[in-house]
Amino acid sequence: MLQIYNTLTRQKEYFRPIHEGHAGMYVCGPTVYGDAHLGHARPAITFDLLYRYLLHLGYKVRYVRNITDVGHLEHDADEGEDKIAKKARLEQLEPMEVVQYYTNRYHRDMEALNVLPPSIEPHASGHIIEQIAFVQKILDKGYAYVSDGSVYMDVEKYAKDYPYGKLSGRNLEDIVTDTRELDGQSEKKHSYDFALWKKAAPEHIMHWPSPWSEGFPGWHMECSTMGTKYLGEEFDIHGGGMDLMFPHHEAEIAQSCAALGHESVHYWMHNNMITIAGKKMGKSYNNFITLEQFFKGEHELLSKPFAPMTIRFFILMAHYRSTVDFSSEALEAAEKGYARLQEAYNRLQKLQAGAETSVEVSGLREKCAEAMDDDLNSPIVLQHLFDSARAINTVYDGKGSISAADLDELRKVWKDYAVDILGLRLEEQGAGDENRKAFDGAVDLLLDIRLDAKRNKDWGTSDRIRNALTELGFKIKDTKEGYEWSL
RNA sequence: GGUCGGUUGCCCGAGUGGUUAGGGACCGGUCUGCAAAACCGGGGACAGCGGUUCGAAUCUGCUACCGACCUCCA
Repeated sequence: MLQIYNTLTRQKEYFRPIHEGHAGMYVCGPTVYGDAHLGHARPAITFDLLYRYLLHLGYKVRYVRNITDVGHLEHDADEGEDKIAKKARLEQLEPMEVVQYYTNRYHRDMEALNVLPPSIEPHASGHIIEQIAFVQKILDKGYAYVSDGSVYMDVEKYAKDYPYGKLSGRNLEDIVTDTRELDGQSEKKHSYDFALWKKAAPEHIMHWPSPWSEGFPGWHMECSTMGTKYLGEEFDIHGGGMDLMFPHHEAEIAQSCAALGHESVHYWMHNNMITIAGKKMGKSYNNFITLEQFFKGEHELLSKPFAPMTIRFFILMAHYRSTVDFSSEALEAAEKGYARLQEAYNRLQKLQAGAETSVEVSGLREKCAEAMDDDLNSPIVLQHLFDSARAINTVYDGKGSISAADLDELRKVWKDYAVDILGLRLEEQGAGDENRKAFDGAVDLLLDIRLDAKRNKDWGTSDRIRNALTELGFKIKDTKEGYEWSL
């Protein structure tokens, strides 16, 4: 039975859905004012893994991942400028043009990483009316106040009735003493009050009418609003990066409790950060590498381009709650490991069944299930797949055998866990369109000629063909029967 | 400063009381015209100092170092 680590309780809990057979999950998506980097790949892949596993377990899943296209402010909640608007002005584009541009590119990168699209991908800008209604509810309940056209959460009042800070393990006193004094907070009662609605400054391009002012929603509003709109006032899982725990998710809890009188989320899940030389990779650290740069190898820290599946595999090699430290060396190791898995998968499809099974293949499905049930332990699943790869290679080498029933099961387990759950694109090699068939045939022909040359001990011709193909990027392997090749 | 987390072999990275993690690199062997791949075997690790225990990488205390959040952030 699936256990997931709930940040709320700081322990692993059995997943018990609110509605039998259904699972609702909400994940904080990207702010679309820049290209996706490795850090965006982490939550996308982590929660893709969860989504895929829930589907595998037979749940009907509604997966909501938002697009943040309004409301995140440049510097602080009071003086900042809407990020999207700023970028738009700089580039002389319509705000929605910027949003569309980066959304398209985000989708392209996610598709490359084999991240399944969510069931619903709501835009904050498309839910202004709902957000205004949500703010109004909080006002009606008396947990917010209007000040100069903006609406703020009355955190002090809220904290008297609800435990504020429970998710991130803070209490109000800590927050009081630790919150930096910022300029221009005069319109807030307390520094820790956060904006639910902000009056737009004249230079703002993106703003909407509301009962309080022409403005835009506070940056935590969209998740509370859209999460409950599409998943219900209570739903199962909310995910996101650890850096969002405070204040973003804490504020979400406060907003939901204030408006609805109860919490919305049963399981809070947080993926850890990606580091680069031990430091967090992030937009504001100027040390981030975009996914496109990875795919093209265009960054000084990268020794070469890395395929999307290498990135995915690299991220799955570590547990989602651990930090994972990036280096070109680590990625190269991942690349080789992935190739080994790919090779084993290809061979698995070609294996011939024997009378009995002499290699250790039993219990693979159970072991993989056990690992996934244990808070999505993808590294352990990979460990089992590698163990299985050894068995496959043994049989492939003719040093062992496998029965028809075991072979069939093995193929199914690999399909289920490696392809469907881990989301590795192992089976899309050389799928047969006409061009590809002709191409394969041509390469086979060359290697047949080489084989003849070898039989005639014409090493010159033999090596010439192998070297030339290797030069072009082919990998040639001699086997007892003849040869194998791959690109 | 407050809160939380981490420190595992050459590198990445699992593991929570006793049993081989796994991957990459490296070394040796088998195979091979050579090579590659594959297979077999190998060495090496649990930050430091105490404590609990028959037994600790795993529990506990202290120390050192690193990081995250507290401010936009995945």
